Amino acid sequence: MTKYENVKKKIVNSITSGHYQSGDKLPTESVLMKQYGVSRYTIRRAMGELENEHYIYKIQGGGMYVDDWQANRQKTVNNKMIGIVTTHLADYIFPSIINGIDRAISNKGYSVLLSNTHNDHAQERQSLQRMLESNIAGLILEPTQSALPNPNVDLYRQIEQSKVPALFINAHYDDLQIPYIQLNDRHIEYQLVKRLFERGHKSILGVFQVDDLQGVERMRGFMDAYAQHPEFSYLSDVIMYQSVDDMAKIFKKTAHRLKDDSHPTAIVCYNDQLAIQIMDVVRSVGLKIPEDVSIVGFDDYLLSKYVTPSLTTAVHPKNRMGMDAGRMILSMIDGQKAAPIVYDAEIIERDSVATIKKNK
Amino acid sequence: MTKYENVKKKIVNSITSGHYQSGDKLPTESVLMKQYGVSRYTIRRAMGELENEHYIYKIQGGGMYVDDWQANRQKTVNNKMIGIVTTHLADYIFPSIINGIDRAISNKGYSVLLSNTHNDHAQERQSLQRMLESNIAGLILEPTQSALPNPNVDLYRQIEQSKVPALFINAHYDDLQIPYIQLNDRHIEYQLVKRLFERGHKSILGVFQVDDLQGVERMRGFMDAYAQHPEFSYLSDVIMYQSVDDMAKIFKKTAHRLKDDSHPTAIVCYNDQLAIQIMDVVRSVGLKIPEDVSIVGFDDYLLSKYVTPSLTTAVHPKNRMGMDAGRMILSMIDGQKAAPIVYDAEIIERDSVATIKKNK
DNA sequence: ATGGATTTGTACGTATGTATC
DNA sequence: TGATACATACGTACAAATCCA
Repeated sequence: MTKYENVKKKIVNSITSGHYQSGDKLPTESVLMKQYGVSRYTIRRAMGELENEHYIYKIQGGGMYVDDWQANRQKTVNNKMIGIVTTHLADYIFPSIINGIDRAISNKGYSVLLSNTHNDHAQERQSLQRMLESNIAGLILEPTQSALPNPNVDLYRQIEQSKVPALFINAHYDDLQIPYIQLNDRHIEYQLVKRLFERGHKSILGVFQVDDLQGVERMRGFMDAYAQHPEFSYLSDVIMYQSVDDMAKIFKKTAHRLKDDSHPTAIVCYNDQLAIQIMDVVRSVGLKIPEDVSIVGFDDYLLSKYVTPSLTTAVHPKNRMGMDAGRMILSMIDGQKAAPIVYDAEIIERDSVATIKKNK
Repeated sequence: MTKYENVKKKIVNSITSGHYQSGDKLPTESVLMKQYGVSRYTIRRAMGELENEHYIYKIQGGGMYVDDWQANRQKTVNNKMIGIVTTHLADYIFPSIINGIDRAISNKGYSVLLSNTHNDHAQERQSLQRMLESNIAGLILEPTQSALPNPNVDLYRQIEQSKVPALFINAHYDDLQIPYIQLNDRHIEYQLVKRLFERGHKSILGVFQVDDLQGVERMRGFMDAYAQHPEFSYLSDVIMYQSVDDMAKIFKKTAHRLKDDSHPTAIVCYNDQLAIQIMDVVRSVGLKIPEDVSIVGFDDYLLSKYVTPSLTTAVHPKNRMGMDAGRMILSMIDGQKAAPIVYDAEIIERDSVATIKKNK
């Protein structure tokens, strides 16, 4: 420990302990020289560094004063930013989530730094690197193609070990010690499909995006429901796709299934966005919704209430998830531990599901 | 200019000019002393500051070397961020605009730093201050309550004079030398109302939000159309409101107008968001759309196609505006001048407008 | 308002410590 | 191991800004 470091430490202590209050005039250099028994060089070096670190400020001829260090401490360059990395930025359910985050953090003086991955690992890598370079106070992440092996685990590990608090939304990686907020996708989808069984459906087609964990979990829920009806299991049918696939082919495949005489009486879709498109596919092969085919979505997208027929779906608590994420990240910035949150959300029955008559 | 500043400047020059390349070993302190004819103190002071600024790095006993300054220069903290300050963040047309901006800038390595004002001047002040403190490369601004005197002009002036490029979207202040991208609200609204006249409407109610310039301009366009039909001018009627007003009162006022026997045959609304609410008001007094009352909106909101009856409106080129704004701010960062862009957008006729029969 | 005292800023010379080559 | 090169430290001198009688 050098002399100037020693002096510096003692003076920082006097400031942080409150012995010198913000705005107080500090002793002059010559007084400090005597006080610490060192030369002017040593005092000047110590005080110079304290000035750089915004603990004090100096006025030539005037003296040295304690700076507003409590505010300036974190303000090297304003870092009251929460980074958000999502697969999409301004489509579908994401505006509501981001809005929720903003509502939770903006009144505490934080802003949001947004970056989206377009569900692509290369872009996710760029986004994460950019976030790590930016002087952010916290990080809210939605994993990209979360069901596939992630080539960016090295960055996630880096985040995990860094002092920047982070949390996942919508999905999470089990092997990372990062808290998460997400839906109980599996159980919610199970409930959706169970209701279809209760309304007499036996042959149900599932269409799921399987490169993210939500999709995989929802498909599991679909399977779970069938597992309770082993007598119909041979009627279950699933179409799986990935976000990079050409959707036209998926719709073609779906249409082909519907043209069969013994076509499914219901289609369970990965999410509402897909469901709305599938509705067009159903109509394109001359079938009526819900008379011939019932449709179920997931997420309760804004439009789902307005399409005809209005879409039966499960609520994604978008705004609430955003607010919870914002609050959680703030508490983590304050040094608290965060426990995961899992929503068991509500189902909204609308007009896209019909009851199958027994005598049919 | 002090000696150490002088020495510092000359050495920075040798580095930026390429005389010393990144990684090169610099002369020793004693050589520099002779070279510049100054004491060791002066050399050490100069080189110490250059080290802090990441131009060079030192190794005790080893020597001084040129740092990777080209990368580190801009990376004091990563500043590849575009600040966006809008009245709303994730509602209505804003996701599309932000999406457009993101599409334009993300492939150049930029991220978006978002902050919204909730259409409140105090929050606008906070947002602008936060942006000025954050190390951003450019700023995209939507004025808050742009038709009212703005208490934050001081900050806008500061932005105008700073080296950070800025531009306005949706509206602009004439007395600031800041480029803008917006709609020709007045002329577009004029065309909307003109079409109502062409379809036989004579008594048209306008409902406009008048604390932002878009609303004021749209109202002017409404007036312009009536000015061409002086014979009906006594039938024109306008309800004005501000964003802080209690909308329930505005709807009550609107309902009151509709209850009159000689009620207007059409309502022209500030935007689609309002129009969709007004549609409920119309129905609540027992009138049918469009048979009894036609409705016209503005902005072509996502939902406008799906409400029943679907809403006649004018296109707000949201995504295009975002992309243009992104491209413009990037070209300004490159040092180019930017010329304002004004869109003369298209009108979409849907089912919320009826033709008035002549014999009526 | 003015000049002298005080206080910080710049600058030089010297001596010694410590890491590198 | 010795020479080299940066780091720490002290003393001194004068300049420039501020303060106060």
